[in-house]
Amino acid sequence: MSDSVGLRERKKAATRAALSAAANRLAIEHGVDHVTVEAIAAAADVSPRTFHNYFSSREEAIVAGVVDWANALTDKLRDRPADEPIWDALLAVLLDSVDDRPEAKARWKAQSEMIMANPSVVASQLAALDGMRRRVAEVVAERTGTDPDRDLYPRLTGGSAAQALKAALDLWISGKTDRGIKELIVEAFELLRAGLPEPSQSR
Amino acid sequence: MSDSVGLRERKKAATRAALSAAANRLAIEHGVDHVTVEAIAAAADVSPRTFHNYFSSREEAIVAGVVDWANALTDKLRDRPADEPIWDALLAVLLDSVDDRPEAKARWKAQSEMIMANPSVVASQLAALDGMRRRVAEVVAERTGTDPDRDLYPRLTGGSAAQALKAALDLWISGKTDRGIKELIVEAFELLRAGLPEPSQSR
DNA sequence: ATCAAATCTTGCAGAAGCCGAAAACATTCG
DNA sequence: CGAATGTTTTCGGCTTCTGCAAGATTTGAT
Repeated sequence: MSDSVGLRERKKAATRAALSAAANRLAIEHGVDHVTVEAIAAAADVSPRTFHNYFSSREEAIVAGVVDWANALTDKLRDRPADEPIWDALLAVLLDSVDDRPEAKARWKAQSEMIMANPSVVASQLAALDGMRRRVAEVVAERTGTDPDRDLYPRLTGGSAAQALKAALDLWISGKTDRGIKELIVEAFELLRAGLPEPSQSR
Repeated sequence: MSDSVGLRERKKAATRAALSAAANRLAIEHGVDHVTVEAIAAAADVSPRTFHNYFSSREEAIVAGVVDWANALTDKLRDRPADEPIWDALLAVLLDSVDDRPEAKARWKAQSEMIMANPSVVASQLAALDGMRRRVAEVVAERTGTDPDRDLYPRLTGGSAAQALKAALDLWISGKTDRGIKELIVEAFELLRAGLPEPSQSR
């Protein structure tokens, strides 16, 4: 049936989604500094106090979409065949998760500009990326038989993959390249897997 | 003479240092949530309003020491001989900058626990690390003849080096290993330079 | 040494964030 | 239905952060 998860849970999820969507949209439209919790709550039709039952800060609500995206990504990573080489699995999941259409690029760009304009939102976005790093490290540890608490390998693999994604996205969004996002991610992964060799300075 | 940099500048630097030291110390002693701007300002003998002339948030003051440390690190990187391979320069600077004595470890540990207990301070610390990443990327670009705005290479190298430092420090502080911090950093760099090969699962 | 300009500190006032407690409301399940 | 449980709201209070203007300090020129 449709209510395998009960009305209550569905309403909570809906409220949370409405709040984060409103926060993100209003921040992009008017700038982070001109959006109050009161306005976000009003847009989602709840009281300001309810906003703080879901998110402990404005920043958290604004980047909630990114967090959800990253969580979905690690879930997909868990679904990959266990015998697939870890880097292949990581690359496949990333390529599958990014949207390379021009509209998506425009959305990312608008969101990115909004985020960059406010240091505390930048910090929250980095926290979201670090959450992804940690979750990826856990999956990497599971799949490679390493220990996320005692080995450097899963930590570094998660961290490097996160940095690869960030580097590729930042460059793509900046408009300083003609290459597509998927192409950039592939290149970033190739660089990592090659051990980031120093380019020969032909000067 | 001693006043090659004017009384005014020296006083400002002293006030800034006193504020960040007080913020850090009080946060470790009483927990971030129990330290008010008022208390920090009182400990540094200035008014609360003056605190906000130096730092735009409590978190910023608490992690200011880390930011300064990271800035010193990139300055040292610039001082390395230009023909030294970039990874050698990075490793040398990191090993030179970390303090591996037991007292230092205890300090790092106390500070780390304080930071972890508060999400917004965690976010600020990650922002500091990202600042280091960006600065390292700039130096890497200078030294390798690449473009920090158009090439993935410096972005990834800076990001990976930052993650290597973070992974090594986190593991060291966690107490889950007997190895020293310098040893861990060396190992992290070796893993990166080898392209993070998947460990063979001998299970 | 004195004065004027530049800079820094401070107090004040106000907008907004954040959180605890308790009342009001909604849903679940017996 | 009705009790138990979970969610939203109202309210009060404290803290953060910022703009502004007045007062204090430093600087550099005369």
